Amino acid sequence: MTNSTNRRAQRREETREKILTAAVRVFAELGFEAASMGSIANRAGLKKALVQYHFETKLNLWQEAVNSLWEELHSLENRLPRLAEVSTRDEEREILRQVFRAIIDFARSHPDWVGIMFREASTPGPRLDWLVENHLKKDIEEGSAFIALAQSHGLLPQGSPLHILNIISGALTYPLLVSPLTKRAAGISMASEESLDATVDILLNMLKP
Amino acid sequence: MTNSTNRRAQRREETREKILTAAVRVFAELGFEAASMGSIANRAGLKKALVQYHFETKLNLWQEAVNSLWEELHSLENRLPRLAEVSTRDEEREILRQVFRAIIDFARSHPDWVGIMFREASTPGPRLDWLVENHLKKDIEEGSAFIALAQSHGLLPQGSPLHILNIISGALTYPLLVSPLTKRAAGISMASEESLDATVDILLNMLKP
DNA sequence: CGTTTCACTATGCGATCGTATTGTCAAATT
DNA sequence: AATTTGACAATACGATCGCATAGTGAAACG
Repeated sequence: MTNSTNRRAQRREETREKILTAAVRVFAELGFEAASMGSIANRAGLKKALVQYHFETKLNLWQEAVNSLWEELHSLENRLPRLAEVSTRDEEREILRQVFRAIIDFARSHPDWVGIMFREASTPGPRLDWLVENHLKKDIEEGSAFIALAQSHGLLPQGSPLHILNIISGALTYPLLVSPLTKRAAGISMASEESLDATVDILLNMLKP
Repeated sequence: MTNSTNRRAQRREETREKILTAAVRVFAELGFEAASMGSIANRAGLKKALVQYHFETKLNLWQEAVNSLWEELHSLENRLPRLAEVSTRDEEREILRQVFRAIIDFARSHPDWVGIMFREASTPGPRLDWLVENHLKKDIEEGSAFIALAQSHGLLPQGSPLHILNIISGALTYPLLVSPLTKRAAGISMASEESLDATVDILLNMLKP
């Protein structure tokens, strides 16, 4: 592979990434059906035909965009504090706080992930099937395992880990999801540092000590 | 007004309601942009032009559909157990359980409301502005007031009622929102009676006694 | 009974959708 | 230097979008 071979390949990769970045944003904001190839091309500052050249169909573009998004984020669990390495109850509670912070920080710094995730998760169909098979199944399994571990440490009550995962995800993610509403109705920005702190604090205070 | 005058008015009202019912469903499932006048007409078993005849524009149809939905549901608070009339701590905790059940039952039996609500609440724009001004502002105020009341009874921790409202709404609503995902990934139906019970139980068990 | 009203249909407009085809021109290969 | 490759653009296809206009026919009215 000469230097010149790379020149074209590099340019190709650059535009592909431009398109994928724009696609992730638009899909997250509008959902699959409402997002259009043209709007994605405009967002990337490119021509519609070029998008179709690099990613043949809209569905394929969506899949590749989702793949690149998951690849970029890798996995939330990797950043989770290690629950197994603590012992005393006080330390465990501090770990729980850090876990909540990690989840909520993740949701705030990756609104595209939240957008695509919850839009597809709430509508049955082939895209959800694909998403589950290729990404979410593993994520859910890891999340459930983490919950089970926290349960074994007495940090969370008994019950299906999947249910608890949903409850905690909802308690921490939903406020960010509807933050445009909160902003409009009460003038409060849920993505602000104070609001994030407040949300974690409140949730911790609600839990048994 | 004779009997015959009513015949036409009644038929008019019948088709209008058919259209509104279909519109609520389609808007909730697909969101505003992805929903089309044609698909709504098809869902109602009518012609597209007839939809346009009764509700001139798509935006107007959406607004009237939302109005009819809110009108049908009236208000969640009306069905909430009266928190102010209890005294002992045990009774209060039972009230809290009933409140949670009321919220989660509401979300389950009105998926259209949840769908429209969370789709619009997560995207800034003129429709969210309209929704806030005409319905959600009042709903949020009533919900916050209820949280504040629960706080004064020592049932919920201190902190912004709005934050707590979001946390509780998320914890109870999110599991139903992503139930298609849970169904696909784990084969569990979150809308089942057992799952609802489990969700409420877990959330209550997580709270301080 | 003749006339008016009105719920509803047929048809078509321009715009945009996803997709396909063909052309262009610089870079890479031989 | 001649030739092939490939990133990208121009253009067009049929379908569907929201919306507008001109009817049609039965119910309501005088």
